[in-house]
This record gives sequence, structure tokens and C-alpha cells, in this order.
Amino acid sequence: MKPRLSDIARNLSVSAATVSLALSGKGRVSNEMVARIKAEANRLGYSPNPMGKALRTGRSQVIGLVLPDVANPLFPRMARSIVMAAEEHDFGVLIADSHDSPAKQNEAMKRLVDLGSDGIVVIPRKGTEVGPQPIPVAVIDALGSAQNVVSADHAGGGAIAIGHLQEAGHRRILCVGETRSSLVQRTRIGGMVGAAAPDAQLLQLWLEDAPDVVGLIRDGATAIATTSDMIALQLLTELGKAGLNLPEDYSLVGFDNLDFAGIISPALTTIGTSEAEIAERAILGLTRLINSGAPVESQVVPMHLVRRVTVKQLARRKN
Amino acid sequence: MKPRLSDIARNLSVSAATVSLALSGKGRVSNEMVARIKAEANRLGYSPNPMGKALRTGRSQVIGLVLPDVANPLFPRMARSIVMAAEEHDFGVLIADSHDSPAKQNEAMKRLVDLGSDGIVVIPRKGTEVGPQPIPVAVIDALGSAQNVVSADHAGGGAIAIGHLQEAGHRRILCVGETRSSLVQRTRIGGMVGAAAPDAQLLQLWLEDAPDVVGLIRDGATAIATTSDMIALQLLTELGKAGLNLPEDYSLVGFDNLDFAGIISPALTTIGTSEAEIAERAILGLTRLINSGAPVESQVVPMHLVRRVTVKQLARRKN
DNA sequence: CCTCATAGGTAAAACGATTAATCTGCTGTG
DNA sequence: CACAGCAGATTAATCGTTTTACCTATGAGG
Repeated sequence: MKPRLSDIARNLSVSAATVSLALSGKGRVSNEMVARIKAEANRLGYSPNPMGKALRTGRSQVIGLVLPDVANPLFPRMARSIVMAAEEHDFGVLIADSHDSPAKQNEAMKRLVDLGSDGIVVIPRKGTEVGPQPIPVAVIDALGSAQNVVSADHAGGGAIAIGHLQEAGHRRILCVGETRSSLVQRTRIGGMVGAAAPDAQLLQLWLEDAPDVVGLIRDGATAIATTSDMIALQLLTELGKAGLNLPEDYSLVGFDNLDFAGIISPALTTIGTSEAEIAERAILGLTRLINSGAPVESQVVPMHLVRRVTVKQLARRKN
Repeated sequence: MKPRLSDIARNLSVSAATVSLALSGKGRVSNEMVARIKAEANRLGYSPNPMGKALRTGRSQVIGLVLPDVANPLFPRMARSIVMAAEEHDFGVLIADSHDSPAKQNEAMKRLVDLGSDGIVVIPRKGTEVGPQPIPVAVIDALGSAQNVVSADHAGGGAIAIGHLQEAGHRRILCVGETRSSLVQRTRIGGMVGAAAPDAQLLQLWLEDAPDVVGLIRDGATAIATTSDMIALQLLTELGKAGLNLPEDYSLVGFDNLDFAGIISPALTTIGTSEAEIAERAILGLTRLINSGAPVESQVVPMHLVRRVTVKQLARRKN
């Protein structure tokens, strides 16, 4: 059905080797021959059989992607960025699902290996460790792991959020995360706290403790920094029901710049990640690992403020 | 590095053929031999080289997935369901990105073919046609296409939304979609309108026309049915700013049951799809296409009401 | 005792590409 | 003229599996 290398060879009465060499530009083939071969390849719509090639070269040109935390709302954008970056480097992307079970994360990786991946990119689930693998692995956002290749600067992002609020004059700020079990969230909150001005009061809150946010705002807190737009949305709607409105009654900053952040009203100020850059570096690191085996040093990519309208400038007060 | 079939054969002083036959249970191999071979395979941690196998059998056990419309918020759940269903059938999933460009949709498919997929699942972008492909294709939600294998019952979902509102006593209902260019959205709205009670007044609205929803509610419309939770969220926050609250001042139903629907306050009543069932049928259809080549007939899977709190029962009025 | 079926196993040919090693004419040079 | 050197092409091995066709005992039946 599909044309093979040998079809081109036969049509042109040359050997298969010549065709292969000509198409890859590797051996010594005359310019004229190369032209004729390329023309014929084109005419037939030839594209190399990936299995034949993979079998011989030992490379499938496919990498695996494991995103065990399906609740992670960055999933689509991250996946997309990884696919695009992989494509730049001529790799396809196989995706695996670990059924939301941390235990099955390594099982998913095994499946990818058995399917023939040349390497794997993982964004591990909260509190999960990635075991050693028979093929190269690049881990994203595993803040402490040796296999880590690139992370977003979550602490820096937290600092940006708090810095922005403080510049607007806020001093009593609620820092709210969802669960302590997420290292990423803890790191974001850590960055927030570390950026506190000397005269500021930051209060750490976790949704899993069901804190009384409404009460705290009524008691004089003027701003909320969250570790996720999802939390921000939840608070925004809850406080709204309690008659507290944005940005008059309090200021709010989210995290991750999710799809709805710019759509809701008022539009949510948030901290954005450069998924494209993270993906690019992860893939770059992974391809290096695949090709040379040399370990790559882990990198941190900065986050940035997405300034919209949920942060209000407070009237300047005298010291 | 990794053990091969021939390693097992050598260790046991049998031929590679015997090992292959024993592991696949195909030829005539004595029970004892089978046991010994399986034991040795286990001991070595053998798993067959996918390229060798694929080259010989002509099947890579990989299918491609194309989700060109990255804006589609169902992306993560759909992808996940497809991967799980594929896994059931022993297939891996390669994903492709068409850079949000309809023109590149077919280019993405070509890439998947060149990577060696045995078949492709596509959820096409609004208003896009899937061209003929050299390998089997199963299209999801291409309402009119011949290659369509399964669709959600968008019209039925629309009918459910309106039915639910009407049961709660609503008669003046706004049906709001985002853009007319989406066939799915048009179909949902169509289903809504078709389900209108004789004494009901349904008004079709498109966000691309920037309609005055606040005004219409003030003028007496009591409910809004949207074609997406995203639209519902946008309206919810906008009307909230205008002092219109849920569910006292109006009722609202979304579509798709996105992640945030249950998190916001008040929790959004919406129409949910059974992604798992759609995925299962798509994969089933595709595997049949791959194995037998026999065309499969297209199926429709129902949607369902996710009852939360944004729809209020109106006081019963006399006729 | 000869024939023959059968169980259990093996040899060898694919699948489609890559690539090291080799072959074949030339041309230019001493 | 002989030969080194080289460009341009080819031969053949190889990657790991599957599978068809064939081989060889062994035991049964006549």
C-alpha cells in the first residue's frame, strides 16, 4: 500500500542503500542522483516506515508524557506546550494516565517504556516520587528531586503576588492555599511569606481547615493572595454572596492564569507561568539526556504578574 | 541492556521461535516448556521490543488523538477518557496539536500517521472537515460527517436544560451561546428551542453580538440556559456586579459540567456528558475499523442533568 | 515389521530501514 | 604505464519478532 524505500530504489534502478543515503544526506551520492531520488520520493509520497527505522536505529522518536494529577488545571496548556516543543525536536508524544492513583504513576511509566518511548517527561502528582527508569526521564516541578529538569519559580511567583499587593498599599493580607499536602502550594505560600514587608501582617490559611475568610475580611484584612485561580474563584463567589465585592471591599490575586481568569467579571489579577518555556526546557533537557546521556542541570523559570482589575490601590496613608 | 527474546531462548537452550510461540500461546508447545519459558521471561523482566513486533506484525498498538480545539474545556477529561479506553484495548495514545489552526488539523494527522499510528481519533475543530486518511479514523462529535463514530446528544442536552427550567416554572428563558460558528453550540441551542413549551418564550442570544442580558433579566426573563459553563460563569459574575443574584433573581444552567461548576458559590446546575462512554465507543469503533476494516455505524450518547442550586422553583401560578 | 499420524520443536524468511565495508571505474601523477 | 586515490554506488549484515513450513522422534494400528 504505502511506498517503501525499495520502491523508489526499484523505480530508479539503484540500490536501497543509495536511496537511504540520498534522503538522509549522509553518504557520498552525486547531486544529480540525490535530485532524482528526492523527486521520485516526492512523486510517490514516500515517508519512511517508522518501525523499520526505529528497529534499526534504536530510537522511536517518541517520548512519553505523564501527568498524573488530572486535577491539575494546567493540564491542557502544559500538554499542548510539551507537544509543540517535542514536535520542534521531531518527537511525538505518547500520553499516559495513572488513574489518579499515585501508586499507578510508575505503572503508567512502565507502559510508556513498553510502548517504545525514548524518554519520559513527568509532572508528578503531589507528594509522589518518580522511581528510577530504564530510559531517560525529565521531571517538571519536582522541587527537590534529582531527576528534576525544570521548575516554575513558585516561590518567586508568591513573592510577586505579595509584592504587588504591598505596592498597592495592602498590609493585612490573607494567604490561602488548598492543602498542605501539595509541595507546590506550600512553596507558593512560602514565597508569599518571605516577601512580606516589615510592617505587613500575612496570615496563612488552608481551605482544608475551612477558615472563616469572610470574618477575617470583615475584621480588617484588605487583600487575599491565593495559590490557585480555582481557590480565588471559590472565594470570589462566596464573598460575593456575603455582600463583599471586588475590588471595592477587598483585593484578590490568583495563581496560574486559568482560562476563566480573564473572562469573569471583574477580571482576575493572577500569577502566570510561561508553560511554553518550561516545556521547551524540559524537552531540551530530555533530548540531551536521550542523545548524550549527560545529566542536565535543573533550571527555574520565572513567573509573572498578569495585572487585571481585582487589586485596588489603597489610599496612601501617612506612616 | 534490555533482555530480548533470544536471551530467554539461549538461557533455556531452545529456539527463539519456541519462546515466541510459548509466550503468545499460539503454536504447539508442551505445558512444561511453556512454564519454564514464562518463568525465565519473568526472571529477566522481559517485555517484547515494540519495534520488532510492530515491524513484523504491521501494528504499532498506538493510536493518535487529535484535539484541535484547545480552547475546548473538555480537553482534559476527554483526553483522559480516551487514554483509559485505549488502554483497555491495549493501545497507547499519541497526541498531536494543530496549533489552533484548522488548516493544520490534517497536517497534525499526517504527523500521527508518519509516527506509525494504527488509527486516529479526532474531535474536530469548529467547522472543520477531516480529510480522507491512509489509516482508520474515528471522529467524535462531527455531527454530519460520514466518518463520525459517536457524538454526544447535544440537542438532547439542550432539551434537558430547558425541560428542567420549565418544570421549575420558568417561561421566559434566555438561551445564550457564544458564537454561531460552532455547530455544537448551534445544535445545543436548537435542542433548547425545540423543547420549548407552548406557552414559553425562548430568546436566542449570541455573546458575539454583545446582548444586554442584564436588561433582559430586568425586563422579566427569569432564567438563562447557556451552551457552556464558561458562558454561565461570565454571566454569573457580570449579573452579580449588576446586583442580580443567584438563585433569587434569576435561574441559570450551564453546559459541560466543568471543574469549577461545583466549586463556585452558588454551585452551578449544568448538563454533563459521559466522556467515558463516548471515549469507550470511539475506541471500540476504531479498533473494529483497524482489525476488520468494516465500517461502524455512528452512535449518539445521551447527556444528563447535573442538578445543583442555580435553578429556583418558581411559585406556582394559576393558568 | 512397516506405515503413518501427531506432538513438540526448529530453521529460516520475512517486516523496512540504516550503515560499515567493499567494489568499480576514473583521473591525475610520478 | 602503473598505481594511488577518490567519487559514486552497491552488498550484506543487522535491529527483534512472528510465523510458515519443515523436521524428528514416539507410539499406535494393521
